[in-house]
Amino acid sequence: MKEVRVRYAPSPTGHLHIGGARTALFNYLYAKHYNGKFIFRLEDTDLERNIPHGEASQLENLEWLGIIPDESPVNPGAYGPYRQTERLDLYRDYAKKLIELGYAYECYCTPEELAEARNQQEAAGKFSYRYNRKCLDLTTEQKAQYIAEGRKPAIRFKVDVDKTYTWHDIVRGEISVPGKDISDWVIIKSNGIATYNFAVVIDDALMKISHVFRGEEHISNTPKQIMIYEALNMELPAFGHLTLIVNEERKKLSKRDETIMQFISQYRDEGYLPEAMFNFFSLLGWSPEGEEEIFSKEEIITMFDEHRLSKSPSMFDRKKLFWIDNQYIQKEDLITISEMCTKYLEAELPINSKDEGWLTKIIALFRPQLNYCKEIISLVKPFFEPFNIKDEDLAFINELNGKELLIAIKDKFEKMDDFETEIIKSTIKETGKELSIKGKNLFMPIRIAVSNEHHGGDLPTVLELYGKEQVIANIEKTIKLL
RNA sequence: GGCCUGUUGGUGAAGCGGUCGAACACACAUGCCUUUCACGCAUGCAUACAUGGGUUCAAGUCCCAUACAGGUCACCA
Repeated sequence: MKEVRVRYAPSPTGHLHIGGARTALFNYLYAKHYNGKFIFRLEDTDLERNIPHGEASQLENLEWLGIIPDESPVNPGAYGPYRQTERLDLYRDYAKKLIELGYAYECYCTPEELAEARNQQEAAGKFSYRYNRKCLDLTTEQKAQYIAEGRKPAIRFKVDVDKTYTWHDIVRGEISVPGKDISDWVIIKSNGIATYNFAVVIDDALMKISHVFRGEEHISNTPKQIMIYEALNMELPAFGHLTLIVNEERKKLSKRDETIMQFISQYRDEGYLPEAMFNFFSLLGWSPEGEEEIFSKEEIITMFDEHRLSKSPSMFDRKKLFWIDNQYIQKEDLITISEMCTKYLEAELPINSKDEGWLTKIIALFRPQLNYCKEIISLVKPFFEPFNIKDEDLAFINELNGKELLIAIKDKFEKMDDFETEIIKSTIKETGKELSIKGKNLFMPIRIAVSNEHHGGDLPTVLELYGKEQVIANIEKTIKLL
């Protein structure tokens, strides 16, 4: 069997976003499943839209996710260069060849003329524009005349209107588009730079790309690309068009959408684990056989089957991401999680007043409920807030007849030397027994009095973390207000 | 508007003509556990195959139409 070579080819116009990451991921999975190569190529022919560090940023975020290219601009293989702007001459050579073969022709129309033609067609009630082929049969004299006027030609591909372009899409089955629906399109712009649809084909062919998985928006580009392969007598890759990702309102994910975080770097900043993201993305438009949903990267690679790629749009389900990331946070070793969480805490809270043991304990306490590491901040924050109990909570404590309990427990706490979880626990137990209070009635008043919160983790541990002094002070304040 | 797609419960998603009286997961609810919080476990949940026609002994599964949603129609990628 032919070597599997797939690629992810972003344009460096922004950072890696969700859609790109997912496309890259499926290409990567396919490559690794079939022991092939995953290639990273830069499509940077639109000079104006390129942003500085776009390439590095794409690569970095990809690698963070665990998607490591076998060949890339910074780690070239035998098929370089891997940036389109470094391959410009190549495209020109092939374009020239297409002209010689009669598949393409020079077009001297100016943008103004084209706009004019388009307006006319629109005025005539046509929605889709077709180039009028004004330059199709230019004589050498006419060309010379245009050049004398200072015009620079673009090169257009001459579409065979009698042909139908058909391919078997790996995810969608057979798709065909008649040539008559496609206008003669530009392959080389008048500035001498190849257009995307032309450059991809040359690159994919020369880089021996065997399979192309990309977004659904490329379906309509595919016939154009097929024309080039056929004209140049190059071997066609197999195509597979992935579904779009939609947001929780079922709308296509546009880069401006603010309902969900768009960029991988944002997830990284919020402390999601890369393995969890990898797992989550693999489930966006694909499903494994069987009933499990949590898998390691290696397991996903082994199980990956392109025939199980979905045809209908996949929704970015934030809650599911929470759940998956939470699962990975439990699996990851505590030290790693501690380090990540500590980083967030240091940035937001005055935790240097606490020792390392305190930190480890509090992180271990909250780990089971963490959806992503940055969440630790809101969980730990109450420990640093000044005492501030709400009236309704005071009323609630009264309702539970908590005053007597608080007085008793404060007294016991004061007498304790070693303010430690196990002892605190037995003290609470003992007090409960003496006053015959149990369950919620026993724990809630203490919790609210000390932390002013209804939630927060195992109470004895929480109390230890507050420390004896603070606990007693807060209970005292509460009693006074009751 | 042309062309190209898609449409299964609140959400993701299985399902490739009979085993579908439709899995599984998330969410939600209830119960158990821990005298609290959370985790975990168990159970339940929803009157889900867009609509209408075919084809067939048999259709979520094939065909056609309609509706809705999306993609695309550039000297952007």
